[in-house]
Amino acid sequence: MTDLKTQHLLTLAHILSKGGKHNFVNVTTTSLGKEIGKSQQSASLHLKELESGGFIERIQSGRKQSIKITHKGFVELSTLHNLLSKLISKSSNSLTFTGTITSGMGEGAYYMSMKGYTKQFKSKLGYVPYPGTLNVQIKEKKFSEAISQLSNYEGIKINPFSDGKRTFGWVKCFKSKINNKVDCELILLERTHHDTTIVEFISKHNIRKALKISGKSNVKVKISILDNFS
Amino acid sequence: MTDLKTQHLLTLAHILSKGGKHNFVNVTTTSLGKEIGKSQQSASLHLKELESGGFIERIQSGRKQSIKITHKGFVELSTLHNLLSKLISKSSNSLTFTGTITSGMGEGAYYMSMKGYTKQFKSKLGYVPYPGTLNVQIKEKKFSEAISQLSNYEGIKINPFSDGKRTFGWVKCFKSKINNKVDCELILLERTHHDTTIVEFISKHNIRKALKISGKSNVKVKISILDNFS
DNA sequence: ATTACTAGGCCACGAGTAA
DNA sequence: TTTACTCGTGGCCTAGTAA
Repeated sequence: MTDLKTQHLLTLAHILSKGGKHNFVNVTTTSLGKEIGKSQQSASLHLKELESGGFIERIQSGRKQSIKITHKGFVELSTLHNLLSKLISKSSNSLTFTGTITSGMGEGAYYMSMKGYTKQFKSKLGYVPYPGTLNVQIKEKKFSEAISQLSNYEGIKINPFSDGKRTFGWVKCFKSKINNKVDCELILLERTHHDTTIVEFISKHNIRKALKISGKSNVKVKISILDNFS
Repeated sequence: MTDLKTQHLLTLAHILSKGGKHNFVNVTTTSLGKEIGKSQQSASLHLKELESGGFIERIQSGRKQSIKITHKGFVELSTLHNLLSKLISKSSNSLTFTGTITSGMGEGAYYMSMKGYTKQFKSKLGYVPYPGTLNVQIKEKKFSEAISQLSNYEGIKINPFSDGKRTFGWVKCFKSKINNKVDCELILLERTHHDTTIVEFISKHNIRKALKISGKSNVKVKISILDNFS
């Protein structure tokens, strides 16, 4: 038996969507072609090859035809579906990298202590952060590149607010763990989400103290990322 | 932005299986080619096109490269997964057809009263069938063709047995409803699963009486089919 | 070892058209 | 109207090869 060609995949899926799992459905090659974004001729060929491959069954009477997916054809779609299910559910939802703690104060440190933010931290993270942020410098390009893609994910969103004079941008928080020991949140600021060679963390505790380190130590960070398709 | 070409689908899925959702992973075009069943050159081209389409991100240092799926690339796979999920879960699991009740006794009628079968009917269907079977003749080819594919599904399996002299084949039962009114089971017999222009039903009740019909009446039958991938 | 260029074969596709 | 043939173009693929 021949294998299902990938170009026939959409066609087969479309027949299923027409209800052709157990019953014969009427499909014209013209309409099918339009629906799969191909020509009538291609649709005709697809059906012919799907039939000879044993993925569909056809009944032709005159110039009309009825089509039904075979068990084999359905199993083929199911197999692909199961493959994707496993890949998507089992793919790690964390990003791990190494970096060095930098001594300089983070840009966000001052802002993160503002009441407009701390109120939200308390309700959304469950704590008011220890004053000041921990900065970690990323040396390897592959890590900073990976982090720059974090902005595509929602994380825990802290909303912008205004103090009457100016507005302060949103903050996205990503649950993290440093050295497998200290819980904290990586923060992405609306203002400065361009440079990702330095990342900033907030925590309930003084992270340096909790880690029992000082100066420019290397740390390993694991970030949890949840998909909530923005 | 360009669309994901279907021939790149497997390649993208494979990168995800390597763990490239959030972290950069090392992949050589040679190994990737082997794994997707294509040449090294094709793998190289796939990566190039996936990159220019914005589905993956690459970091090349010298002759080595690291790859990561972008958010866009992951969404693409998720979208396909969701499409298949909907199709598979929402596709009707029933087969509906029309036919005519035939007066002749079914082939299976005698056998279905044997204790080796009735014991199993009692435990697996919850009842001992009314003696005799109802035969329905299928006139339209598309219906008989559809029914012939039923044998690919498991249904409720009644095991073969022996009375010491000979063995009696398995029977597959499919939960059915006639005229939207009477519950019964379509039976497929191991001996005679070739001719599908006449199908046979068993029921707890006398189906003719329950339907209040006699002679050669037309009936509408709905068969429920469960997938339990044999 | 690696990536990726070029050349050429093959196949998928669509236009035209027959039945 | 329908399906599906033939044929020409374009694109996917592999072999060979450069870097």
